[in-house]
Amino acid sequence: MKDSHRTKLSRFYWAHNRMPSFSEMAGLFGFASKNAVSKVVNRLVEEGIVQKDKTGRLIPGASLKGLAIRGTVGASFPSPAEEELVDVITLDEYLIHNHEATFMLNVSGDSMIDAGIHPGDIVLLERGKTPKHGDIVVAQVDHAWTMKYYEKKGKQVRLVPANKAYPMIFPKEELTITGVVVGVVRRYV
Amino acid sequence: MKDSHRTKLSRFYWAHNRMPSFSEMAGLFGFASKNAVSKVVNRLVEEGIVQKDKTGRLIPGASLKGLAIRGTVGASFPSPAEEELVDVITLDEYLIHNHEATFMLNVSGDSMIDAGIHPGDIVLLERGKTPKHGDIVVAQVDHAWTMKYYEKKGKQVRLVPANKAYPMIFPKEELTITGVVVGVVRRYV
DNA sequence: TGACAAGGTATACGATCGTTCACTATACTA
DNA sequence: TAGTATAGTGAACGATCGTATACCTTGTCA
Repeated sequence: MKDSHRTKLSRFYWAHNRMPSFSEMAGLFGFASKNAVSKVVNRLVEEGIVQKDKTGRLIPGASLKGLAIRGTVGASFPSPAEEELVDVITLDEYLIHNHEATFMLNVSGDSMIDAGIHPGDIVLLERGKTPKHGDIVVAQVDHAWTMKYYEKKGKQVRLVPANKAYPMIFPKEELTITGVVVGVVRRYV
Repeated sequence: MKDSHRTKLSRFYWAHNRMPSFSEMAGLFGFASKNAVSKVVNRLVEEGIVQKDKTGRLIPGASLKGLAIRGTVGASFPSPAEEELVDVITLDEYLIHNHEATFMLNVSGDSMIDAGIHPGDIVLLERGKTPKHGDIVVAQVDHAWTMKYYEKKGKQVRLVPANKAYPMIFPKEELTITGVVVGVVRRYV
């Protein structure tokens, strides 16, 4: 009941990719008057659930558009099974730094399996980023894409798989880096 | 130049979590008249970059709010290094099915490392989902959280780690399932 | 019992919304 | 060179926006 307004707002936001107008909220909440909505919204703003632009428009608060991190699991020391609210983040904010330069690739081989990148995963690549030693990159080798560790000692560059069954690559001439892997996501059906 | 309007819209959308009004777009695009904006928007709607609600409001098209999947990497057979556009998805849509019941936990141990879940990863949990045989779950054991495979043979339930260094768990009495792991995300700095 | 706060309705308000029409300037084409 | 799209300006339009005011219930508490 207390969460009801909040929940309805959340559902609307994710269904429509925008915040509802006051009239729409009246319908959502079951009010006949926009004034009732106005009072509810004021309370929600105070609670931080929604915010107002500098232009006065309604935008979702962090807890509406993000997901809560509620603790840590799997620590070798027994982590207290208490749900503290550590942070609220958006998957996009967390994984993507440069929207225009980022895209994704399906992963089908097991050449990076020792790095925890499995077949069926999706990797996020950022184009135009210069790789650092130890980064995972997708490079174009012999007209095909390969995902490897990018290692650089002095001027020597090599591409190292995270699976001993695959060979290293010492690029002879130019090396076309398609992108630097900035994230991995995996979905369990 | 051709992408300019699109890019500016994308930046605005991600910065403000809403679409700009026509007046704001006039400012964004450098127009003095809203009519110029109107013509541009009509074109963008035809191109599918933005859409209009049934209420006439502007919402981002798939390519604005989502990320493109541009192929497959790491196939054992050489996958052609051509960027086809396979799909456009949102990380939220891809990973989250039930917004209200989903939350995240940091991963700190290596007990699931053979399943490709590493320390530093973030797992997405869905609360209230009944686990199937083979699912990864977070359960409450001795006042601490553990992440394990959930295996069920007949009526026998056991929790199996994906790391031989850790023991199995055969819950004696009741087993408190905090949530079923529905996704994993990892960020490379 | 009376006072008062909380929560809702109804209505009116100026501001802004997106659309439209008439017009101008530029550039391309026959 | 004349003709015609293309792209933009400027002003006006009704509709909807979010806000504000006045009023009407309730339930609570002294």
